[in-house]
Amino acid sequence: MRKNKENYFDLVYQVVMLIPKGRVTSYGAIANYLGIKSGARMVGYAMNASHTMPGIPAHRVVNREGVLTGKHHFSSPSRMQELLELEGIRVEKDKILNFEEYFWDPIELEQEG
DNA sequence: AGTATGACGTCTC
DNA sequence: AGAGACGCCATAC
Repeated sequence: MRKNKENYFDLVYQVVMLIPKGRVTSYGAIANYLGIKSGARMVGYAMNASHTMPGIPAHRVVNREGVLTGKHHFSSPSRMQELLELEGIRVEKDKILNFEEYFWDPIELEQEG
């Protein structure tokens, strides 16, 4: 609320909040959807600031490998994994099993897939 | 005001 | 095919 920086962060929030329950996506997918292929870093960084907005399921966002890279940024290092498991997603060693199966891409919104 | 770094991903050697 | 460097934009010091 300090600034209306809806340049990037808010954009990411909009997409992340649209992630269906029981599904996950990657930073690159969001970045790609926003039009910035190389901005995956910013997507992850935006999540860091996600605490500025409520309802941001950052636990549904993982890297392209399906690894919970940002789990350490949660209230607890295992918090992220637990949240995913609560949605039916199995995680092992901070890595999502059947990642491609749970993988969700914002582009599907336009593809109406 | 400038430098360094970050929850990533792709290109290049 | 494996390893290293770069790019993206913003925050922090």
